[in-house]
Amino acid sequence: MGNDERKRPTKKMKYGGKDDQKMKNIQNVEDYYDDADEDSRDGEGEEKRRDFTDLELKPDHGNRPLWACADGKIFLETFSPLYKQAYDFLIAIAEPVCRPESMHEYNLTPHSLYAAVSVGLETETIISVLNKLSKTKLPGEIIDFIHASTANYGKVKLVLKKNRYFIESPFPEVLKRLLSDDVINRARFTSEPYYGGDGFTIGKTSGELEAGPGELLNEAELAAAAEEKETHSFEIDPALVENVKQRCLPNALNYPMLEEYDFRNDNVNPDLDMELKPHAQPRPYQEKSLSKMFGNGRARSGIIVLPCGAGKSLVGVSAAARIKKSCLCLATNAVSVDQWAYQFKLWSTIKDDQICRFTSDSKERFRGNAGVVVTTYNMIAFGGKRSEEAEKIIEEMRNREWGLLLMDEVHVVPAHMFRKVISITKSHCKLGLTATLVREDEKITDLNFLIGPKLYEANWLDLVKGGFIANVQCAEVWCPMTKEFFAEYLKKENSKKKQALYVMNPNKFRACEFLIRFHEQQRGDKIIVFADNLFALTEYAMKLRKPMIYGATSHIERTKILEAFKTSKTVNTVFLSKVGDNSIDIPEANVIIQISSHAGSRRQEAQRLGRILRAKGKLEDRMAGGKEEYNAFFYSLVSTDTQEMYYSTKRQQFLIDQGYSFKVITSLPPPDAGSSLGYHSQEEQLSLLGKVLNAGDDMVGLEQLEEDTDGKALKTRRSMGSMSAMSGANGRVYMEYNSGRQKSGTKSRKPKRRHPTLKDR
DNA sequence: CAATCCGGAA
DNA sequence: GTTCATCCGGATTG
Repeated sequence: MGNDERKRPTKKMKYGGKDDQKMKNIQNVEDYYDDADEDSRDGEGEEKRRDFTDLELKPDHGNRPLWACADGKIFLETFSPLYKQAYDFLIAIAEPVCRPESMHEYNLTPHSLYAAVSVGLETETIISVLNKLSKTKLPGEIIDFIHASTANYGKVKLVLKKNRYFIESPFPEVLKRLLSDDVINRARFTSEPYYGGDGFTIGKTSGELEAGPGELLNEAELAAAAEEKETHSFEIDPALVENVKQRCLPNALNYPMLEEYDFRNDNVNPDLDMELKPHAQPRPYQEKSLSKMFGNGRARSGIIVLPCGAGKSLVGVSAAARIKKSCLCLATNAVSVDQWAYQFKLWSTIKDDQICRFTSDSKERFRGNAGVVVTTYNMIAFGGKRSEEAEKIIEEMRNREWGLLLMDEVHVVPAHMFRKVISITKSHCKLGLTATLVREDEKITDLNFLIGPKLYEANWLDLVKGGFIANVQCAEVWCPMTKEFFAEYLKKENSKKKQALYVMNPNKFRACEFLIRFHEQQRGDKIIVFADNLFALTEYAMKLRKPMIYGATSHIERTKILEAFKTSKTVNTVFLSKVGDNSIDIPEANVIIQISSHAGSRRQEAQRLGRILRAKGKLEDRMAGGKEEYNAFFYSLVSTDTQEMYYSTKRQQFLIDQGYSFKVITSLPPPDAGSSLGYHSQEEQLSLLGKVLNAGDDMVGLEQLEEDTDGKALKTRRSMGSMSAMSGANGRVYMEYNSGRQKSGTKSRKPKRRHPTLKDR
């Protein structure tokens, strides 16, 4: 058997299909290895690490579920009886790379091992369990790597006491080594009085609590834990905490700091009276997330990854209810703030006057010493001038020690925003929640030191099998370009104009109309159509006479449309722009049609899929007749032979990695449905083409539009008006862009709202 | 006073 | 580098 043959399984997983993205991942991961193992950089090293001939296959390898390669790659057979245990273990020690149905691929990295150690696993446990599960004897390289990556872990802690930050360790020599680093030395507060010969403050701290995940601690153990141990510490500048943490990471000094909050022994911060209500029964994976966080009786900082619709808020509220100290909950927008406040009241016994919202139009304050504040990232990080009221509240928040900082949608917030938020607020424990821990800019590793390691990540397909989230059929619909559109597409240089052409491809429109009709009429489904491109959004929505929501749609109107979508039998489709990607909650929807999207954004794709993951019906209902049925549908409409094909492959990668497969549909609409759909005649198509080409050109400003008395502009207005009447949404669909407030004669005044197709000059 | 709009920010 | 969506605070209505 030649070399090529032997490495085939690896190559297949690694390079199969989606080359670019995969290569990128590999590149990043191997950057870590470069630190640990310089000579592995060249091609020959790579070949060696992929050569498995020396690995000794165990006699009972059939009963063991995984392969571990010398380069840190691990492959897991999902059909093994040991799958569940192996999955829980691997997710704790390694990064999942790709999780299709029968075989998962994972990577061991310094970060993932850091996460493993911080949830309480020890080096030797990691090695021995890995060895037990492995079909072969573990390669020496892996063992060395695990040793090297974990040797220094857990020796240094970051502790917050009375609004001051301390670096703490039982080993004074470790602190000395840290201080020999410039960054850390500069962060040290030297005003602090010196104690002892080494200049460190010596104090007492309670010992470690030893308890496995999920085990309850009894009184005896608590007493044992109270036994005091000597620690050494020095204080650092709160403003430089983040730099220090980063300096300690595996790719630098390699003494990653653990952040744990011994909340049971915190007598300084006042307790908050809140319990989970009896009906708040966490599901197994929610329980598991929490046990990773509270495994040793303290609260660990980190990130929990659960798909949308899987019940992240119960995890967040449960965490707050266990810590029972003041909690600051951050969300991305005002709607989420309301939802979180509602979730806290829904799942916990917290009193109404202990929970408050802090936004521009709601400045509540809690009574007593402790409470929960729900607000937006923006509100905390806001740099501009604040109202007097807001200033007071912010000042209060700055001075408070928060037991828990709960951060929703942790992936969407820019890293610099986190820095600001984290430096403004002092919290003992930070919990980040997210559905999609990917970012195209790959800055996601920043979260590792800004918040903490990933504590748990659920496998989407497992949740589907458990009936906790919907079973989604994903399909990519290939729409051939019409001759005329394609000819123009080839002519254009400008990628914006190219985009306009492939998004407005009449065949795509027809496929979209067909799908809407099919799902509305044949299955009685509720449909969301996503279009990133506002021109396409308005054109499609108007032509199909469906309500739409985009940025300029007022709050009132959004609520109206969504309410109609939820309750009315006649409104079954709604068009959404990017507004729909995050946090708009539409549990009723179970079909998504994408007509345009942000080039190559895996996160957007996953986020959109997430909109329809809320499980519809119980597992038993879905399994009726012995075979599992799809109860949700995700269509991505793509114009063939255009750039869109390339982007869509890229976009799907995240979902593919989660184990979803995309079916390709090539003949929509079916020929017999053809004539009843829009843009059937060539004449109509050409008129659309004209419109698209026109729209790309310099567009008229609204003022011109208002004063124009001829033709086109006014026609647009009229059609918008009539559209409103037909929307069925019981109200206007489009924001009126001029309600007649414009002062007569003041031509210089800007219009209040513009039609989205009208660009600013 | 509440509802809504606008500018600036990031 | 651009576009879109969002937020806050303050101004402007009725």
